[in-house]
Amino acid sequence: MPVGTLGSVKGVSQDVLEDLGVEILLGNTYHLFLRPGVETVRRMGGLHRFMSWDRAILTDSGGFQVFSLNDLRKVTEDGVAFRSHLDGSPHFLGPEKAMEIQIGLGADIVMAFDECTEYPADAERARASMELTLRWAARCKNYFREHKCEVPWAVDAAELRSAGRTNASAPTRASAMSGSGALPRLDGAEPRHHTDANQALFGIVQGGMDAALRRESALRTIDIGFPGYAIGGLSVGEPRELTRDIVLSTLEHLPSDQPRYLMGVGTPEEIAQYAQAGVDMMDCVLPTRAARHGLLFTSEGKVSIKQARYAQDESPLDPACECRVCLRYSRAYLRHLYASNELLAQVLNTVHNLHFYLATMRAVRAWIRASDAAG
RNA sequence: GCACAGGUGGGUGAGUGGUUAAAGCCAACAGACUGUAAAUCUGUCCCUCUCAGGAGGUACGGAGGUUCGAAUCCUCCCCUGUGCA
Repeated sequence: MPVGTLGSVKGVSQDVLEDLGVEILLGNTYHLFLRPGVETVRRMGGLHRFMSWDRAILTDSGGFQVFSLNDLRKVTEDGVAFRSHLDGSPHFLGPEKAMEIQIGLGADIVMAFDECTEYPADAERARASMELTLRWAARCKNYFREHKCEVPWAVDAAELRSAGRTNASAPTRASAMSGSGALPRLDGAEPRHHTDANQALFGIVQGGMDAALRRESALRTIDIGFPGYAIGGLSVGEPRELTRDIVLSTLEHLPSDQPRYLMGVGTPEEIAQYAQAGVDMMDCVLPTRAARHGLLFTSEGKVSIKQARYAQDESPLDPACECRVCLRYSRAYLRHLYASNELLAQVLNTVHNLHFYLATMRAVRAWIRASDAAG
């Protein structure tokens, strides 16, 4: 899942994402809550319609932001009081509030509000954090059960149109439920993707870097019961081998017939490895951020396109890649765009990295299918 | 020709007697980036050695000079900009 924190995958437009074959995007509760605010998104017909994306969206709960905005927050039993990184204004996010926001955004998959345990954390701290996440998970589930949307993009499109977009009243669920379930697009085009699945809430496993705690967290989260489970609290500064150990051991305790989502990971090598190990979903800012910083992932390894050695390199970025960037442009041109600070550098680099990640996942799926077929 | 202003490391530009191999910014070069406060951040950036802590050399238009000590003060010269002839 490419990460589109603010309702946009930095550097690429929705039609490019569609062409790349992206099936699901990640959005972020914390950021969208601060700007433009849930009410605006609701009035614009939900996040799908607002950003004109008719494929799936998963919203992260804000738990990670609360963790990374460390010095601006205060955690209590009920949630987190924090200050906006934008203007310093005080806000509160807790299990119920995080659910309310995500339901309002209308994502297909919403994440429980968790506490992302920092690294390193001692045994006592890791347990306390895990227990808090478990209590919050139960509260999230209770609130969600009573308030979730039956159809993620619950919009009365006709009502929005007749009222004029800017004056549209709050959307209702009725017409979307009675219709195809798909979101009518502003441009009148047929939606490329359709689902009538209900909005789903996933639980998140924590437990720090302790295998026993992870196991306990997994079992107790399963006891609460969710349609999918995430492994959170990783990629927070720990050594990569430790990440792998925790992922592999935690995975064993999660039901293999439900989606298993590893949050915030990883490099192409890592996502391939984890997918083979049974992880179904992953998200990571690495492909998009690294692209904007001139780091490109290729079949021959990492390429730092800003390096002087590529100044007159006529060859494509990755000879084995079939993305439109590799088919059309030379390394020399990509380096020039980057060095010249051209916006196009970020666009092209992002397109390539996303393509590479998606191609990696397709290859892994093919491999898994083949090995399943082989028994 | 006269009168002002000014010449600093690849560029720009601080510095007007010692703590200055010379701030900051840019360029250049390298590195980092993993549920996005990230078009961000870090390092190197005169030359030569190095036991990696340092050692030596050269340097603020040029040449002299004053001084224990000069990018900084003085003299002459060269060059640039602006104004007046």
